[in-house]
Amino acid sequence: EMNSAFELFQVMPERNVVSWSTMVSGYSKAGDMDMAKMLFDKMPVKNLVPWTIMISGYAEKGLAKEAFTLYDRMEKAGLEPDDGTLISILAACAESGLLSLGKRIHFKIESSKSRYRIQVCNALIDMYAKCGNLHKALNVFDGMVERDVVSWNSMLQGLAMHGNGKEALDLFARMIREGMEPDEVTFISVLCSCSHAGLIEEGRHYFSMIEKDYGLVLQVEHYGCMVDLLGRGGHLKEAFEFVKVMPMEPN
RNA sequence: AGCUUGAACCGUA
Repeated sequence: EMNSAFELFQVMPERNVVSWSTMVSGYSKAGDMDMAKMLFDKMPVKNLVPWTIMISGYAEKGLAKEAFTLYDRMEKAGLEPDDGTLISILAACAESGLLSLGKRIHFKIESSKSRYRIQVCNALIDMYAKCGNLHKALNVFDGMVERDVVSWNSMLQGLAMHGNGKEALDLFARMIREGMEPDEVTFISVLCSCSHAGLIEEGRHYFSMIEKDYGLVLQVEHYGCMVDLLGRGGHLKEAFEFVKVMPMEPN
């Protein structure tokens, strides 16, 4: 509803950096980067937030040149990106596969305090994995001194996504060995890995562990993975059984 | 006001 937003923005008695940023963000979300840029250029005071919104917006839409140009300008203006800015840009690069900008952000992180932040490293892992560079993703993962469940999930998903089901399952085993508690998202990657690797019995085994051993809530996604695993493996009857017995509405 | 991980299928030849 950017037309209504714009009308209100124009008539409001005073505007601050938050109201300007809200407009920039709205246009970016609506896919109108030209309007976003126009307001961005016009705003009298800028902090990290509008810079983040613009750069991420360009990156997410695959507008590499515009994203790079603005990022350079931000650095030249002496602004130091915080964790939020780095993560936001990395997530945008991951979404569009903009590896070149992702690498540039990685370079920046290497020489900043943010390199020790788990969330920043997680965003790096996800970016590299989604851009198809599993080696770099593993590099970042292995270099972390501390990891959370998202670190493991991102790495697992990256491996599974690129067909390395066996490696993903090895990583899952290591995750458990190291005492990390898996969550619902973890098992989506685990079941997906079994599916890719054709490991039907293993898949059944992992599925049964979700509730029993980890006390997690089985979700429609887990059932979906099982249907996929069984169906792909030729066990169509059983796949259909899963659809029939799942305790929620099949989607 | 910006903030990391979530399955499959189909569609682009």
